[in-house]
Order: sequence, then C-alpha cells, then structure tokens
Amino acid sequence: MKSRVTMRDVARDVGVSPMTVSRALRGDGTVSQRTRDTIRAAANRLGYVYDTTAQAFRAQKSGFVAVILPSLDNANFAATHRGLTEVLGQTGLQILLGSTNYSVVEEERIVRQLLERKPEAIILTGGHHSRDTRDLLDARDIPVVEMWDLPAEPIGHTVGFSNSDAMVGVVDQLVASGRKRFAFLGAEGDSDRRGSERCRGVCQAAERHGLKPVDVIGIGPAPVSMTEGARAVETLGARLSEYDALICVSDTVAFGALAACQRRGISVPEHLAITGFGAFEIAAVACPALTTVDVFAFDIGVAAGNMITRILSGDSSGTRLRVETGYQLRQGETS
Amino acid sequence: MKSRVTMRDVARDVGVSPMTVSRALRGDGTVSQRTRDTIRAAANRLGYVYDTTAQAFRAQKSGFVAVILPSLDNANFAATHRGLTEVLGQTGLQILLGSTNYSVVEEERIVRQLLERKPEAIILTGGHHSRDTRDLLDARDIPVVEMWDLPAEPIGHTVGFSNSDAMVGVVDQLVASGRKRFAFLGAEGDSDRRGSERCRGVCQAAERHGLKPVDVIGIGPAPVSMTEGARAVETLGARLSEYDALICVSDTVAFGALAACQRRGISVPEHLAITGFGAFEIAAVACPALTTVDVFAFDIGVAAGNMITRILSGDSSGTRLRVETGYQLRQGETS
DNA sequence: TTGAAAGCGTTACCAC
DNA sequence: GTGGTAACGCTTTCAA
Repeated sequence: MKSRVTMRDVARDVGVSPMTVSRALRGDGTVSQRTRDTIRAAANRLGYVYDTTAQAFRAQKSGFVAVILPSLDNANFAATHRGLTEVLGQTGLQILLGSTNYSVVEEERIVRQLLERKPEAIILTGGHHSRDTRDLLDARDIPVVEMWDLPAEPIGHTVGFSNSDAMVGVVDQLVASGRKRFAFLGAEGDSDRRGSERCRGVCQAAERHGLKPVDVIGIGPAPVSMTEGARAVETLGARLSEYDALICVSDTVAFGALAACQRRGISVPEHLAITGFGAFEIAAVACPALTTVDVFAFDIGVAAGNMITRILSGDSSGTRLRVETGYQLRQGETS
Repeated sequence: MKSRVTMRDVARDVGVSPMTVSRALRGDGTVSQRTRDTIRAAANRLGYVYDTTAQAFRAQKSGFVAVILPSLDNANFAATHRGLTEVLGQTGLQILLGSTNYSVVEEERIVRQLLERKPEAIILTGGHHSRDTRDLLDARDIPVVEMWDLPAEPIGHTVGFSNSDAMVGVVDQLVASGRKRFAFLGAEGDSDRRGSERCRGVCQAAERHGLKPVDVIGIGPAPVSMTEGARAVETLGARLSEYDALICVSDTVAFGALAACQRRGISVPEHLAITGFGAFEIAAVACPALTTVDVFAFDIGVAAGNMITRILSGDSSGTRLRVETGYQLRQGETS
C-alpha cells in the first residue's frame, strides 16, 4: 500500500534506466514511442505517483506561489483567489495560501512560514507590512506582487486601484443628489488599511465639497461585516437622524445597515442613503439594490496571476510592473 | 541576494558541522546553550532560511494536508477552511487547498495533483467521488477524511451530518404552521450532491406528512447563489402562487428569492414562506430573518482538523473514525 | 535513443 | 556534545 513505488521500480520493471523513465513520463521527445508506452503502462500498473517534492528539491524550484489574503470569509478576496487559481493552475503553479486575519503581525508569521517552502513568487494583499516582512522579502530575489492597492513605495510589482480615489464617485453622487451629512462605517483602528484608505477618500471628497466633516464610526475590530453594520445602526438609534447618508466600508456592512433600517422602519433611500463597496453579489440582489463600487476582485486575481506568469517566464526585464485595475461606481437604489 | 545560504554555510561560519547546526536550529537539547546561541546568531546574520523542501524530502514527510472543497465563494466552506486552518496551523501542518467547482472530474484532477505533493492526509468534501479518485486514495496509506456528509461507504474517516435528515425539521415546522404546497430550489442535475441529498430529505418528509409531491426546481448549474434564487422567483412569476413555501438549498438562494419577492410585493411569510440552509451570516441579519439550519460549518473544519491531528499522532489504532457534527433548526421570520 | 554519475539540503544513524 | 557518512527521488550533464 505504501507510496514506495519510485522511478527506479518502474525502470526495473520495464528493463530500462531510471533516466529513461524520467524522460518518458515527462513526455520528453527523445524517448521512442514504444519505450514510452511501455513505461507509461508499467507506471500505471505499479501505481507509480510522481514525487513533486523530490523534483522540487532537485530542480530547486518548488512550483509554489505564495498568496496572502486577509481573509477568505469575504466574497471579494475569495473571488481574487479564484482568479489566481484559474490563471496559475494553467501554468502548473500551485498556490500556497495564507490568511492574516487583517494583522500585520500574523502576516509576518505567515510570510516567514511560507518562504520556507521556497515559493517562486509571493503575492500580498495591500501595501502595508511590518519592517521585518519587507526585509524578509527584500532579501529574497523572488518576484513580489502587492495587490488591492497602489502603495507609494511598493516592494516589487503592483496590481490594484486607489482605495481612496474609488470613493470619490460615491461622495460626488451623494452630493449631487442633495445629501450633506455623512457618516462612514468601517473597522476600528487601522488594521484594515484599505478600509482606512477608503475612509480617507470619503473625508477628503466631502471636504472638497465644502461639507461638514464626515463622522467616522468604528463599528468593531476588523473584519467587520453584516452583523456589525446592523449593530451600528441599532447603536446609533435616534442619532441616525443627524445623517442623511451612511457610507460603508463594504457591501456586507452596508447590507447590515440596510436591514437594520428596514427593521426600524427607516426608509432607504428616502430618509437615509446607504452605500457599500466591492460589488458583492448581494449589492445587486438586495431590495433595494445597494449603490456600490465595483473593483473587479476576480480580475485583480487574474491580473496578478498573469503578471506572475509573465515574470517567471522571463520577459519582464527587471522592471517594476504596475497594473491599475480601476473601479466603477454602480448606482443602486439606496442612494 | 539569492537564497543560497545553507546549513553548511552557517556551519562553516561558526566552525561546527552542519549536523550541529541542524540540531541547534531545531532546538535539540543535546546542543550546548553557547553553541546554539552562536549558531542562531550566525543564521540570522547570514540570512539563513530553513529549507522545508529539503526537510520534507529527506524525512519523507511533507507537512502538508490536502484539503479539497467545492468552492471558497461560499461562506460555509470558507468557514470550514478557517476551522481547519486554525487547528492544523497549531500543529505545524500546512494546508494544500484545491477547489473542485462541484465537479467530480475536476476533483479527480486535483486529487491527482495534490497527491504528487505527498500530503500526510487528505480531506475531501462529500462522499461521492469518481472510481479513479477512490482507487487513487485506496492505493495510498494516508488517512482520508470525508466531511460535510455521512456517506454509506466512506473511504476512511468521516466528519459531518446527514444532509437529508437536516431538512426534516424544516419541513416539520412548515407543516406545523399550516403550509402544504412546497417547491424546492436547488442546482440542476446532481453535481451538488449535498444539495441533492437535502432535496431528497425534503421530498421524503413531505411524503410522510401526506402532502402533494414537492416540485423540484433546478435553478441553474452548481454553484447556485443569490442571483439564481432571485431569477427563479422572477421566472416562476404567477406560478409562484401555486406554492405556500419555497425551500431553498442554501441561505444565499433563499435570500435571492426573498429579495425578489420583496421586489414583486409578495409578502414573506404571509403569502409565501421561504427557508434556507447553512446559517450564513445573512440569515440572521436579513429582514425578515431567514429560517435556516445551522450545520456548524466552522466546527466541521475544527473537528476534521482535530481528527487528522489525532490520527497522525498515532492514537487512532486503525479504526474508522466518525464524528457527527449535527444540525439545528434556526427559526427565523420567513416561515 | 539511452545510460551513468553526481548532487540538490537536510537528517537518521552511528561513532567518538 | 559533536561530527562523519549516507541517503531520500529526482534530473542535469556528459558520454555512448
């Protein structure tokens, strides 16, 4: 039963050298058709399974790409992961996945752990990392891609969009429809950096429009989702009437807020506008449909995967690649 | 810059043998405190990174556990994955993730691919696999865990619940509140096996209650979600009045149906009851809250992880383990 | 078209 | 407490 069948066993069985087996199994053209067929048949019969560990060891190429996401309990990041899987799967690269739960400390631990597997490239989320994480990555000469952001000082390559700029359209639309008094609902503190960026974008845009400062409301430690969005509305209670728009860090938060409003009989968008972020499936399905910003989460994964493929196949000529994936306002019925 | 610092380099630097470096770095007690500190310092200074590939090769232990899920774009499976990560991370095992997109053919391809990495255990979703997949796994002597189901003929160990039984409570509750005419909304065909099981459970329970046969409505190829749930209600249109309850294969489908009803002015649960499955976050947050079945997705991951840990540490004595994780009806406002 | 030898970085095993 | 030797399964390189 044990996985003890090696190329040597197959070779012995067929009566050739292990080298020939190696070539035959990888489809090397220099092996005669006859020998190759015999070898393939013997390998199947003996239950031979190729040992990628040995191959990775010998070739000093792991075939891994490390991918680090904040969380998979988030349809946006799950979509990015799907995009990456689709592209990288085609090139025979395997994803080694880590999730940080929005903590740079955890990120460092995971980067350290994944690097021990000698990935051929590493893909991080966001542009903010611990000093040690950066040093760890700088010391290696594998390609690094940061995605979901456009950091001012990227470690290596970049695939993403400006989280602050992406909010401008939301604010513009709210202002154009006569809204004046905004609250921003997002995670407490700074651990969701992309959320903080969105918040910054909202505050600046509001200021440019000459509005009163936006009330920034921390609704819980990252990650925040529907539950926190709903609870925030409950907690605000009567104070909700101070605002005419809730700008939420994500569609899940926005939906939570929307549902809580429905529960309290606050009509959206008549009494209160609500906007989300990320173009989650729920934004389009909810009734009323959420106004949101599509940031093409799946395409970010595809673009990052393609970038890696291109770099590893050698035609990047050492330049720092940068792909802007853009964003697009999706006008819904909640604003 | 290149990752070329090996134990030999560290050894040479310190003036000991590679063997001593190996021992020192792994915290083997037989190395003197002084030597160990010197070695640790030198390793850091030289930027040494442990090579897990080499270790896996030499020890013939990869440190990997293969985990195969239908999809990560599903909060339930994402939660299971999180449970697995939490447990396995503590024991130093790394997850090698594959997603099948609900296809047994794709599953076979992925199993084959992951087995080449010589995982120490493999965790599959569901009890239905291709003949070749079973053979592949039988031929290996690594522990196999099937989760999210209780197959009649498991390959190895099991962590899960009966998808058909879990629906009985839903039907009972609907019947108790006077509902009589049911439609089941799920994926077309048989690729979502757990969905098909739920459907079977519903049909049987309805029959036991002496009701008319349940209308089984395929709303699209798996995976189905909010969009398909909403579209199904649109498509049914006037025919919707033939039913007094929509039993949905998941909460996402149920929410889509609910939202579409709200859009069409069909009041839930007055005109129509709707039930979901899985206790997704949205079930509790939505207004009205969805009646659903909690199947403890996170706990399934934890239980499977613990099972693997136990088996790999040797105290399972060759028996076939089986853990029932149960389910619980969560009465909402939609039924 | 096929084969022999060497070695990738680590550690089990046995000496000392 | 420490070191030497061999080996894990494969492929690069060179030779036939």
